[in-house]
Order: sequence, then structure tokens, then C-alpha cells
Amino acid sequence: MAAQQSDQFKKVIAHCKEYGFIYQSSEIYDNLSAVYDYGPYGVELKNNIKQYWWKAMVQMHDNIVGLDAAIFMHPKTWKASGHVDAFNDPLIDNKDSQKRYRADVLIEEYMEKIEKKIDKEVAKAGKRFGDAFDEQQFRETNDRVLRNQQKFDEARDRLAKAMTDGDMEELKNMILEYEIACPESGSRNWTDVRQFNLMFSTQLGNIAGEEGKLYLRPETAQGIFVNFLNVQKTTRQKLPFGIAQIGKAFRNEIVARQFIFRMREFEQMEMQFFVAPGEEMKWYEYWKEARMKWHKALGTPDEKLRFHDHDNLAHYANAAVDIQFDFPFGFKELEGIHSRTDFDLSQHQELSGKKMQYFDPEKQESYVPYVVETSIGCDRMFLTVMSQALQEETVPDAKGKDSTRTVLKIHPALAPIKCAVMPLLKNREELTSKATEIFNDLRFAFSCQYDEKDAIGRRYRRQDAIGTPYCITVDFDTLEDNTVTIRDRDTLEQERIPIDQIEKIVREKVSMKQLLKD
RNA sequence: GCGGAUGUAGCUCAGCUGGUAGAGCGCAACCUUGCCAAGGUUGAGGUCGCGGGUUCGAAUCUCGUCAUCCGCUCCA
Repeated sequence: MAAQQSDQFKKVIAHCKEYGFIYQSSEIYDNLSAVYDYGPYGVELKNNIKQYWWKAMVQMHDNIVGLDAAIFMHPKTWKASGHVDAFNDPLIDNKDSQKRYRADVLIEEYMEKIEKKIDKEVAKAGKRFGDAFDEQQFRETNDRVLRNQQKFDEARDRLAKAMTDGDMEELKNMILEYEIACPESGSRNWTDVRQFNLMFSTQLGNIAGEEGKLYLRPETAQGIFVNFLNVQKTTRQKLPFGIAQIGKAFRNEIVARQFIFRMREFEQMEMQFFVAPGEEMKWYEYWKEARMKWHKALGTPDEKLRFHDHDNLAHYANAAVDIQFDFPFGFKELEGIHSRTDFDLSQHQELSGKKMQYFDPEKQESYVPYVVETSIGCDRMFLTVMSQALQEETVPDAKGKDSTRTVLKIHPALAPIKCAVMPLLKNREELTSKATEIFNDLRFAFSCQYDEKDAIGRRYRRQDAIGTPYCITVDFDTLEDNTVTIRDRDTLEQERIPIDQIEKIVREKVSMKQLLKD
């Protein structure tokens, strides 16, 4: 991370706080770790981001519909989705290197080593015996191979049992018995194995116990999957079709940092697209392109965005790609596009005993659809917008000298405040009353602000700092000919326009239409 | 969670070896001001992150705790 980029990140965080975009949660109680509140301008910007997504995904597609599922779901949901198992990481620390590892991964690596030993032995024997070599027979009879194979099998069985039983002590014992050393320090000075469950739990009813245990959803997708048939039937959708949802999700991250990039409570904007088996890769490619286009429409330069293929796929996916953004701390995942196969629906079908199938009228058969998912972090999108928007410029001041201008160059369609109305001077009643009149009319159309305090230049700069794209100024000419000046945030240029044209002109400039048109 | 650094006004910080808090900017009111962070006057704001301990006395020393930042791990 370059020092300059790090500076930019600090500036973004400070700006968010100072101008009412984002505050840390529970600040008066010394904050709650990795939880943030959106302030007055933050909530406007976030709502606009959500609206842009919803418009693009739901309202502009005939075959995508919306959903708002509850945060609480039946506990079996998370068994089916694999989160109960996959989100339980047994972790162990090496006291000397102070590195943290997943205990099960350490044991798996140990097993791999044994496997390699066996393969080496077999390869060696193969060379020795030449064409007459019978690998099967060698593996079944060679002493050294058999001994290693036995070790391997034992480790595999013990690991499997310990993982299903959640037996942390056994994992620790295995690491000690197998004399597994820290890859970094070579030391065998380990802490105990501790379980970290990434799901938050609470209980249903007021009696604590396993039966009533509920989880706060770690992803919004499952609310869509369990409602798949409800939505399909009530909206008479045919494959392919999608269900979109914006909502909160919760993960008890071990380390949650980097401002709103990784939070314990966060908001996802997800769309699950249901397709016929065999067509998933076609749609996977389609959504890859469509989602990238959505990002670029905001004016994000090409070099700030890239695709990044997943090296190891999650338990539910057969293809997965990230859209990464060049955050001030480097390229990081902003959105994921996953081909989730029929994993989720099949799992739910199995655990619930209810059919999760679609009857295809053309093929005259029923099947479990495949799913292609697009999933974007709303808060990360917010950070994306903020971190490119915040700029410092050198512009001439009233005396023609250089001064620094802090400006948020947010796309007008996303800007929290679309337009500010201000009288040139505040001690002239004829100016303030005219400006107030214009403001009171415009506020019906957009989020507007009225400001008469301080010098006009300062007021412009204040609007720059919160990203307001247009400022309307009422001056003495206004009283003569009913025109005002409209100032552009980015070019600083002013244009004279008639009062009755303000709404039309601003509306056009802040519309999402330009973002969504081809 | 582990290791390191940090925590004083809304913000950025000063406060030396312990003697009970300041600056700049910002904010509020009034005056002034004919277009890009102008000027003047007045004013509000801090039990120095929180809780113990040492001391006649702690923002300053010590322990604990909470939080933030930087590394390790994970992910939207």
C-alpha cells in the first residue's frame, strides 16, 4: 500500500465523519467495533445507490422481481446452505510466530505430505520394475506404503470425526501427536484450538437452549431460495427469471476492519437468476458483462475495475468471479458473480422434504433449476463511490491566489443533495424571499438545500464538500428578469437560466435514465 | 482473537522531568459583504477514552478495560 493511497483512505474516513456521511456506532460509549451508522448525507447517498441498483436489476428487467425476506430464518436453512459447517472455523495460534491457522487445514496439509511420500515411493518402484510394474499390487503389499497409508487413513477418519463432533480438544491432540510444526517458525508451541462461528446467534422465545437457537442471516440469498416457488408461482415466471433483494446480513468476523469495507452488520444487494441446467455458463457470462457495465456507467475508469477469478471455489459454486475495485488500500472485492449450480435448491429440497422444482412446459419435465448469482456489498459500493469522488483541487480564490477546494465528484444521479438555492446576500429581504420561494418549489422535485449564511464562495464550497452538483443563486438581476445562475460543481461555470426552467434542467441532469440507457 | 502503536474541544494538534488545560480551524449570534473557504465584535464547547492503583496532588507514573490504526486470517 503506497503512503499516498493510505492518506487518501484516511481523508475519505475523516470526510465521511465531518460532513455527516458515516459515524461509528455508539460513539459516546467508545464505539462498537466494526459497526457504523449512516448520517444525513450518507443515508441519502446509500438510498440513491440502492435505487440505482434496484432500477437496473428489477425495474428494467421484465423477468426479475423483488423480494424482502426476513432476517430470521428457520435454523435448518443454515444447515442446508452449508453455513453451519462452513462458517465454523477451528483456529489455532502458534505462540512463537504469532501466526493463526485453521486447525483442520494444518492437519490436511500433514495428510498431503503423507500422500506425497506414498506417491514418491510408488514412482520410485515404477522406475525400478519398468513395464512389469503393477501399481495396485505394490500399493497393497509394500510395507512402507502400507504404513503410510494407514497413517493417512487414521488421520482422515479422526479429522472427519472431530469436525462433525466439533471436538476442539481432539484437533489439538492430533496436531501435537502428528508433531505438526508451524510452517513459519517451525515451532510446536501451540495454543488451544478455538471455534469461531461466523454466524451470530440469538434465541427464539425466551427459553435459552439449542432448540430455540436462531441465526442472524449471514447472507440474503437463502431468503430468495426458500421463496423460489412462491415467487415463481405468484408471478407466473418462466425460466430464466430472477429474484432480487436488498437487505442486511451479519457476520461475526474475527477481524473486521478497513472502515465500512468489512463490517459485522452489512447490506447486500443480491439477485439470484434461475436458469435451466446446462444454461448456467451462458448466463454467468451475461451477468458478468451486465454487472461490469452497471459499474462503468457511473464513470468509473476502466483501470479502477477488474475481474478476478476465484482460485478455490466455495462449497456451492462451479464458477465464480469477483468484480474488484481499486480501493485506496488496493484492489478488493466489490461484487461477486457466482454460478451456484443447483446446490442450494437441492439442499433445501432434501432437508425440507419439499420439492424445489420447476416444471418446464416446453420440455414437459420437472427439474431443480441452476442459479447464477450477482451479489454486491452495498456498503462497499458506497465506499467505492466515496473514494473516487473525494478530490482536492487547486482553484483561484477571490483574490486570484491558489486555494484548495475539497469536492465530492459524485455522479449527479447519486448525489445526496441535488441542488442548493442561495441568495447572493442575506441582508436583502428581496433576495432571500425570492430564493426561499424558489427553494420551496424545488424541494417537491429533489432533495434541496437553502443556505444564506456566510459569503457566497464559502457556501459554494460547503456544497462541493457534500457533492451537490448544482447551485442556484438569486442575485439582483433575478429581480429584474426572473433568471438565476446555475453553478456546475465540476466546471465551476455559471449559466443564466429562467426560473421556470430550473426544475426541468436539473431533473434532466440528475436523472438515472442516462445511466441505464445503452 | 494475538503482537505493535495510539486515545486531550466538532476537526488537526500543543501541554518538557507529576502542581488540577491551551492554539488554529470549525460552530452560534450580530454587524459588514455585488459570485468561489473575506473582515470585525461577542459567545458556546473538554470531569484530558473509561475504571482502579501510587501520591499531599495524575492529562502526565502504573495496572486493567474499551476503542482506533498497522500486521496475521476471512469475505459481500
